[in-house]
Amino acid sequence: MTKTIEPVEAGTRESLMDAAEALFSERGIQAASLRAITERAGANLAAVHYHFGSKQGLVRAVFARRLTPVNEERLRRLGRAEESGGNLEEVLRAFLVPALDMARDASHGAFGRLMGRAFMEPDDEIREILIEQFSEVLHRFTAALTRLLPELPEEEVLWRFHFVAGSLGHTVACGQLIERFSDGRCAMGTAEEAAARLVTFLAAGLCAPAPGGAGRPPGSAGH
Amino acid sequence: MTKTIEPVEAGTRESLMDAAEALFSERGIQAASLRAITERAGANLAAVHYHFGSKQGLVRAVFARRLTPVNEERLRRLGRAEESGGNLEEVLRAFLVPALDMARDASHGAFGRLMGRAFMEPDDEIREILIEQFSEVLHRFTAALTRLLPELPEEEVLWRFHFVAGSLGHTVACGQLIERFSDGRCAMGTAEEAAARLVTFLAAGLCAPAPGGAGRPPGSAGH
DNA sequence: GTCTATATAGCGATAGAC
DNA sequence: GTCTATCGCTATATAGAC
Repeated sequence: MTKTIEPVEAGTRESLMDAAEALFSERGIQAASLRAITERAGANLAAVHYHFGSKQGLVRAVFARRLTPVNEERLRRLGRAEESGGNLEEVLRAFLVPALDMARDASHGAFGRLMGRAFMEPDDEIREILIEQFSEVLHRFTAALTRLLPELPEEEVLWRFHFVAGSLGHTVACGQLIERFSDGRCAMGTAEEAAARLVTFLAAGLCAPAPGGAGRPPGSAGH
Repeated sequence: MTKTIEPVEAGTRESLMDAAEALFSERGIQAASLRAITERAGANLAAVHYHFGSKQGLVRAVFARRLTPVNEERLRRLGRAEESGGNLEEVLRAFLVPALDMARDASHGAFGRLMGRAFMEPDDEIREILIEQFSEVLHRFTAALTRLLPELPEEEVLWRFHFVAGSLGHTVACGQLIERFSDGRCAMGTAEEAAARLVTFLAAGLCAPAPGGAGRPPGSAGH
């Protein structure tokens, strides 16, 4: 008769990743114990080792689950922007919006903070995960920026993309910090609002003439 | 007859802070055990509790030792810049250079990474230390920027200062990351080189017209 | 696939001799 | 001010019943 369709059963595996993501972002990866994670997930302590082999395996799974779709979306948007002769703002938006979207999303908000912090993590394994996940995105976007900013030395483009990533990471990871420092006058708002602020700021920075070199009129790169 | 001058005896207290700073930046604060710290310092495990009361006390001392002079130097430079009618670049440099100097310094390099990561630390106590250490600097610099960028809403100035801090933090904390991602084409260079890149990029971003509002010619703010 | 029970190890902190 | 020894706790990981 009716096939046995599980009624959106979360599954221990997913529950463990959800709980780990939340606790990693709240306490830091190292400080989040498997006991706390399995307790929040309503699972048994041993389940982590059954499903992921070790805590490291769980960490890797938590990062991959979110980073893979975000970076795929970035590349998709970049491709679309390039097809339609996109300008600097569009390329920036292709990089920023998928990350800001995820950081805003209620269920993914935790991972937003986690991702922002991940770049600073001392753990070698995590660094390798990030390099693996980001290498194509980095390559494709720096290539696009180099094409849009032909007057800049490539080294300068790489540095500026580094600054772009820093501003994004700080925004995604420290949303509460600016609220605290500004006495509540500043709040994250929607992903689009945050993206608009970032794009304006970062596009102007990217268009600036090279520090030591000959001047170059800003805004000549397609907007 | 020569007076007994101790030959630059480091002292257990200083050695402990040096070792803690190095290990905090290598492994993260939580992951650096007191046993590893005291071993590297050539001191006894119990010495931490004698000199600092607890691991938290040691953490607080490590941050205060570096942050207090850096932030004092920032305020000193800002004061000098304002006396001489300093422009946006000078104010930015007053904020950036003391931190970049410390991050470059061989013996303080470890703390550079540590400070960059500190903003992302989940630990509430560390957040309180930072807020305490940075509140005056933040207040004075945002006031200076608001004066230099009168066309921008104050909220926008705060956001952009947030982006400035993000770029600086990412640069200070992830110097090796850009070397790795750029296949060695980019390196930190001197503090002045890094400051020149950052100032060019950030000044242009700060001068951009407000995202939603009416345009405003960049560069009208004193340079 | 999930459980209990446990092995093994490391942690921060403290007491008390010197 | 520095040491040894140890307490009390938590961590990750695993073995084996169900």
